[in-house]
Amino acid sequence: MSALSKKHDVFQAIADPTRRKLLNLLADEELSVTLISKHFPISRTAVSKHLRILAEAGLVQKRKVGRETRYRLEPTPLLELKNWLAFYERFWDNKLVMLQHYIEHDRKTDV
Amino acid sequence: MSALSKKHDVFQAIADPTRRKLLNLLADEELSVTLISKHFPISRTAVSKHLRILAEAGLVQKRKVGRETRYRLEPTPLLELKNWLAFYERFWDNKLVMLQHYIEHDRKTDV
DNA sequence: TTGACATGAAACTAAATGGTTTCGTATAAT
DNA sequence: ATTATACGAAACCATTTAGTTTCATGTCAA
Repeated sequence: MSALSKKHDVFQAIADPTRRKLLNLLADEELSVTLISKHFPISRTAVSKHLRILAEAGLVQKRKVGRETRYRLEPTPLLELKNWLAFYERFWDNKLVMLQHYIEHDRKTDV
Repeated sequence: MSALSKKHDVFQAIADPTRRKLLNLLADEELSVTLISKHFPISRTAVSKHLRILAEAGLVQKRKVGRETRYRLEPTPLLELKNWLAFYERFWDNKLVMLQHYIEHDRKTDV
C-alpha cells in the first residue's frame, strides 16, 4: 500500500477539468493553497478539496511550511494511465486514423 | 462538429471502470447490447446507458443490424488523452521515477 | 398474425460530486 | 498578548451519476 488510502484512482482524479488545471499548474512549481486558489474562480476550500482528491490518487504531494501547505506534482501515477492507454496504441498506429484525427480536429485540447 | 454532441468528454468517459471494461471488450469485436451486457453484473439498460456515454465521447460507434444495435470501439478520441499525457512525459523520463513505479507496483492495472 | 426478442425512453432512487459558508486551530506578525 | 493569516473540518445544498423497474416500439420467427 502506498501512503494515502486510494479512495480515488487516477482515472477519476483527472476526470475533472479543474483538477487537470491544478496538475498543470503544479507541474512548474510548488505552491501554497492560497496561491493556487488565486488561479480559480471557486473558493479556497473547494480548491483544497480538489487537492485532497489529487493527493489520494497520489498525483500531488503536500508539505507543511509554517502555516501554509504547499503542493507539488507527483507524476508517477500517470504511468498507470499511460499503461492503460498503451493497450489501444495498436488501433491508432493506423495512419488513416491519425489523419482522420487531425483533419476533424475541431475541439482544442483545453487544459 | 463531430457526429454526436460532445456532452461527455473522453476524460469523464473513461473515469468509470465499467466503461473502461466496455472499451476493452469492444476492442476485439463488434457486439450487440444483449451480448455485451452478459459480461456485466448490472442490467442491460444500465449497460446501454454506459454505451451512450461512450458514444457521446466518440469512443464507440453503433450500427443497427436488424433488431439489434451493435457497438464497436472507436479509438480516435483516445488521442486526446495521449496528447494530454504527453505533457507529463518529461517528468517520468527520469529513470528514478520509473524505478520507483515498478518497485511499489502493488496495484495491478485492472480493466 | 401472433408471439418472442432487442432495444431505448421514462420515471424513479440512493449515493457521489462539486460547490458553498461557518468555525476551530495553528502559525506568524505587531 | 493580540491580531491577522492559512488551512481544513463540518454541515449543508444542488446537481449529476449509476443504477433500477416498467413500458412502448420495432423486428424476427412460427
